[in-house]
Amino acid sequence: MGSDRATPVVDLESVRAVCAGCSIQELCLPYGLDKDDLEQLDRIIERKRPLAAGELAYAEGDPFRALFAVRSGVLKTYLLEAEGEEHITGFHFPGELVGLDAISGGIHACSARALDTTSLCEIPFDRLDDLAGRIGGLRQQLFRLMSREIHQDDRERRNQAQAVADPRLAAFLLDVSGRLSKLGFSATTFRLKISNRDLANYLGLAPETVSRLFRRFRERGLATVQSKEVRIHDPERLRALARSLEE
Amino acid sequence: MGSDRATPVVDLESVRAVCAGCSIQELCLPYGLDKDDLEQLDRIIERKRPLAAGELAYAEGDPFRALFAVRSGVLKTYLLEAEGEEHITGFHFPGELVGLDAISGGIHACSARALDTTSLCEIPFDRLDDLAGRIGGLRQQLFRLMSREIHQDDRERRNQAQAVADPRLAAFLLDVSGRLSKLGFSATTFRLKISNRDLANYLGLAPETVSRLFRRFRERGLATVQSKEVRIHDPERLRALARSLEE
DNA sequence: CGGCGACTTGACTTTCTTCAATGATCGTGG
DNA sequence: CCACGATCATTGAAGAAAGTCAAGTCGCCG
Repeated sequence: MGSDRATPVVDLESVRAVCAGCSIQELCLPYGLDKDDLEQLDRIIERKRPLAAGELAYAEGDPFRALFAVRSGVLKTYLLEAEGEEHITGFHFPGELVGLDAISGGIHACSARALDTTSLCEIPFDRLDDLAGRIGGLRQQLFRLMSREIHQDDRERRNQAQAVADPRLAAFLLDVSGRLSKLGFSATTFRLKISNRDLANYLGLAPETVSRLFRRFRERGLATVQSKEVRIHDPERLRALARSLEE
Repeated sequence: MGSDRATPVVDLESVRAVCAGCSIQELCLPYGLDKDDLEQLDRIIERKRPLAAGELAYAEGDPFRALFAVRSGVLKTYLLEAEGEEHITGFHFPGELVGLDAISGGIHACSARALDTTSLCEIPFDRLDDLAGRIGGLRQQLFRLMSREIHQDDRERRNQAQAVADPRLAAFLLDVSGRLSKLGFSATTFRLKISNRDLANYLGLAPETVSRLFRRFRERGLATVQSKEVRIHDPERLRALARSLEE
């Protein structure tokens, strides 16, 4: 697994990519901006070459200079424990902003690594802040995105606080399903490039437990998860399970 | 336990309270503002009569109009489950902003209840947003506070993901200790107006387990917790325990 | 094709939960 | 001010659940 940083090499093709043509602009920073404002935002955004699976977007401790928007792919963010263990704090899909946790401290509070080929938009924060002062719509969207992050963290905490493991995994699958369907993907069949180990880490379970849970889900006809391919067969019962309303 | 909402009655005495004279302004929104800007912020802030223990600051589903800064006391925020159960998402001490999770949805995503006599500053969000457009320092501090919230949520998730219970409780005590000492209180002896049940709820444990953990902490000379009075005797070993470095 | 890592499966141990009963605390109303 | 009721905290015993350890299987990349 490569530990090398994303190099600032610019892909000439993608330089011309603009928010206006981006399929996820409605879920991202540009939401609600008119043409002029969008152009101003566009000008400060740097689009790098895609990261390969395993590459770092940034590392814990790096000076904070920019936020990153996921354009395609998946990212995991994680804290490093005393013994060098990772502790995964989240998985991030297109339209999501990462690096928000670094604003307050001035250095990145976690590391971000691509789990798949992943394209990012880099948004220098000082310039974004400046724009946010002048463009009310942008400022408000930034507030909304940060607020959404806080709200989702709270909801995820609720799931994690469940003592029993089934609802946690069920809630996770539904969460991902919902996020992906907002992007236009199928809510019932998708590819999840997250290893069993990473998933277990994120959910606070042993990898063996996650494996056993997937088997139970399959036996009960709730969902099939085989080699990263997820098929949700019974969203309703899965939802019930996520709320601990089912045995 | 009163379920009534905080009435908008204004305490004449506290109307004249201003950020400039507030002991926690360095931890709150005013941080870094000069006199003029501070005055502008001051003018939009409404200081209500203190909430009694058990009173609601706002309820899940209420339309979002304002953020609240805790000036004194403690607040708990919680989500309501399907069966009417609370799920506590956080405890909030002076200098902390609550309601941030409501910006994105336009309605409060959780409820906030006072656990003790609690004074709040109410900050109408549309006016705050307006000011944030004109005062760079205010905007940046708001970004910082939201960022800190996101970062702390991530760190709390790390604790919760611990399968074993001791480190979770140890981490919680240290977290509170740190937050209170920043306010000028003792880091080793403090009053924690949080019920055993609420604490267990927050940590995702059974109340009985929390009780047993406190007994073990006492037997091992780590900390004493009796009727809301917390005494941390051995911060170092508690820290080691929080990182699972101690048996 | 070989080897390495990730996933699966089983047996056993540890830990927390649950259930139940007792004891302490707090607020209230007499 | 005290007595009562209710809620909350503590403790014990039994059961359920996930963790750990270990071995075997699968799949992927070199």
